Amino acid sequence: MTATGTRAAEADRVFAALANSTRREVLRLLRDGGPQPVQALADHFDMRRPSLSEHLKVLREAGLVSEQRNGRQRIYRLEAAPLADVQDWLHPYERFWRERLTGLGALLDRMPDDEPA
Amino acid sequence: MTATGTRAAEADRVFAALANSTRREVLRLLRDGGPQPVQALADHFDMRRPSLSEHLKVLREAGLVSEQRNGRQRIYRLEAAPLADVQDWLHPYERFWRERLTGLGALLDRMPDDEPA
DNA sequence: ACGATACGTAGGACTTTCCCTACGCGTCAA
DNA sequence: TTGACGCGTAGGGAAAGTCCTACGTATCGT
Repeated sequence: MTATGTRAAEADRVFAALANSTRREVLRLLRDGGPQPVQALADHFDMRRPSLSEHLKVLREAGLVSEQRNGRQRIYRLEAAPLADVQDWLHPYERFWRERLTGLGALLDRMPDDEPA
Repeated sequence: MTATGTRAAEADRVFAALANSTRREVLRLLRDGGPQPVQALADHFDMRRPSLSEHLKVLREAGLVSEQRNGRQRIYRLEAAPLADVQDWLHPYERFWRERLTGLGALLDRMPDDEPA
């Protein structure tokens, strides 16, 4: 847990940060290319650099990247901990797509006999 | 893949749908309580029913729930396929939190010697 | 056929997101 | 010290998100 806000608010931030293809692409670049300064990242996008800076801020506040200052550069690094949290969040849903694959769960799912009032 | 839009736009919709605690709670209710009509879901929230209807629309357009009409009710059901897609999206990042746990990857990660220009 | 029930949609108010241009601050090279 | 470089922030405008209160539509019981 970080210092900021409730658990739900933090999940909000992480999912919202991921809900943008530019930001997901930044994560991929950091994953495949290692830690990089802003300019190197910005080269991949058809967007002004200040706009990318704002995307980086969103990623920072979600805990998905960290920055390390190096002279006049800021080296951004992928921080995967929130992604591990996402995976944990997914676990209770796993059986739903596993069942679906076997076909049995899908059938049972179509015939619910334990609905709430 | 659904019929609508590009791959990235679809990921946008799924992550954006998940970036709201009300909608995540709806998914949890459908997961733990099985398919349910709108009113049963709405009882759990401090929110007017039309607002919840809009949340359900967001979930529907992300493919995370489906509806089945039953008389004047609409039974909502969890659809986990987009969540399986999320898990697939996460896979290439897994090594980052596994490495972190061993400590070795973390150290190597702090000493990047293959940075791009 | 009538009213009640279950739900969606329309339209409005407010907030947030996402892009831009302009500018400020620290760092490096000469 | 001066100018260029690397980057963040301020402020603005268009669009989208999130809640609300009406209201419309289909279905059920009587």
